Amino acid sequence: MTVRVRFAPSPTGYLHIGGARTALYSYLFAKAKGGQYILRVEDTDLERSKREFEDAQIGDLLWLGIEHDEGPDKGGEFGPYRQSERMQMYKDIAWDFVERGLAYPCFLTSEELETLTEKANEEKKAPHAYHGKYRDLDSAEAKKRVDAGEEHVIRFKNPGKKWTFTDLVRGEVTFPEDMVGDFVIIRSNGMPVYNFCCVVDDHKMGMTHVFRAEEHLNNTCRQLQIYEALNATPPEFAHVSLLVGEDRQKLSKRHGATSVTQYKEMGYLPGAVTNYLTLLGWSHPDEQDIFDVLDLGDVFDYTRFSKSSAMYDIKKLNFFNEQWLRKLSDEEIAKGFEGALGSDSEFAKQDDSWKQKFSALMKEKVQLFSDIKEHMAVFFNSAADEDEQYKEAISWETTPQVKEYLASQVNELTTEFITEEQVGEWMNYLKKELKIKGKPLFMGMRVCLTGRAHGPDLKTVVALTPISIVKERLS
RNA sequence: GCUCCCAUCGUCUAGCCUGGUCUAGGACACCGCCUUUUCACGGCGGUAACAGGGGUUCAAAUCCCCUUGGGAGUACCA
Repeated sequence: MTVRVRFAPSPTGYLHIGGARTALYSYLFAKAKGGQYILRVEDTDLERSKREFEDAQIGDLLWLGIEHDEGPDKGGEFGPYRQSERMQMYKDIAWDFVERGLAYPCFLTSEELETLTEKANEEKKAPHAYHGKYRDLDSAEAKKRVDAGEEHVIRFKNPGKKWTFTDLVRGEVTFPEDMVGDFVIIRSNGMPVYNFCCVVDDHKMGMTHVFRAEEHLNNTCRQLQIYEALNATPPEFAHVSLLVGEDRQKLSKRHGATSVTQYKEMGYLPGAVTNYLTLLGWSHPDEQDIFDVLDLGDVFDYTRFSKSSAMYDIKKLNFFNEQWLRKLSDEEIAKGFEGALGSDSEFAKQDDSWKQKFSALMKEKVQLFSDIKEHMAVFFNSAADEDEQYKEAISWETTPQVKEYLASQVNELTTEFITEEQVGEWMNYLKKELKIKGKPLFMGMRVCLTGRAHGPDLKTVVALTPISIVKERLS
């Protein structure tokens, strides 16, 4: 049987970093087994679902390199892949359940429900204790009320037995009889509910494995019941550990940037993001940490998931991004820098050979492309950065000599840039003729030429700085 | 409250299934040294963990139980 795994986001917002990880695991597993990875859109929440979010999520998934074999945007033999387009099927199945005595219409109003829940709470019973008021209503009577247009939901009749299944990451999990009550499968507005249509679709779409976050673990109890009513064999479940924030709570917006879109916009490399995300809850058998997850092949499997939740740590993500950045060519780095700096930046105005040299020099200095912003002043700002070390160097008695000599040399030049060789010659002159050496020589030249005590390799920096800037610094 | 899940350095984790090779390995972060006559990169080194208590066993991070702690769910959201 060929493996089929799906990722089923609901388009109520941008793709969450945790969702991306589940998608990644699903995709990686499908590919490891030579199976298919399917994208299904769960848009049964009418108020919150938006097509623009669906488009954005698909875009982000593709950006990460997670390409689906079937989905709403490309079809497939198990379509449609948007739940809003499968409504009739859910309704038919729900009413079939009703006819088979597995489900029933329920006429509880929301006010009644509230009172009942309160009552259950007071009596320290499960909140769902009284949800079954209409479970034994005569079916003909129920039908009559439904036909008369009375508002109703359809509830699934909990058969009242223990449920056990073997989770791929957690092992055997058992739920007690009264874990859930008679739960709603069709809302009063006619829309099916997650636990129902998810199962219908996973079954109809031939899913063999389901990867989802641990928060869904308890839902499996309800879902198992639906599978049974469907006479279907449930897929294998893998409930992956949760991603949490610094406070150990489920990762959410208040923890900072949690959508893939944000990372894309901040200039993170998709390979770095997937690399880091994969390692939050899964480990490489060879204890490798920097690798392209898309090249994992059959190395990826579900035996190496960790069961405990993982704290999302942006510092480590940044480290991964840094490692991935280092592997890029100078051209690619240049493109990234330009993206971060903008097309009207000083960087963008330079020619290709300058950009490449600059990129080769600066790529070791950044974790993110956007970090380059902090380094631009060395090249384009004529004003000095007067920190302690700068002040010290500028006060050395030899520094005025250095500056005077450098100024005389630079002012003679009519080129746009100084060459590395010229800087070398000046250095030699200062050393031989003026007998300046050691720190006063090197640091002296640096502060005069670059206006600051720190920076990348002196000759290279100077050769990349517009001569007009250098002249201003020496004036 | 009830149900379910989880528990190794501050963090991500290896090891656990198939007890001994674990004075617990790697990575991030942090600190120090070297390198760089700056900064960074890099190299080397360091601090730092088996939640607690009982068993089982010649032997337990590894198996069992309890306690404690954390998390998730408990919806006509997904």
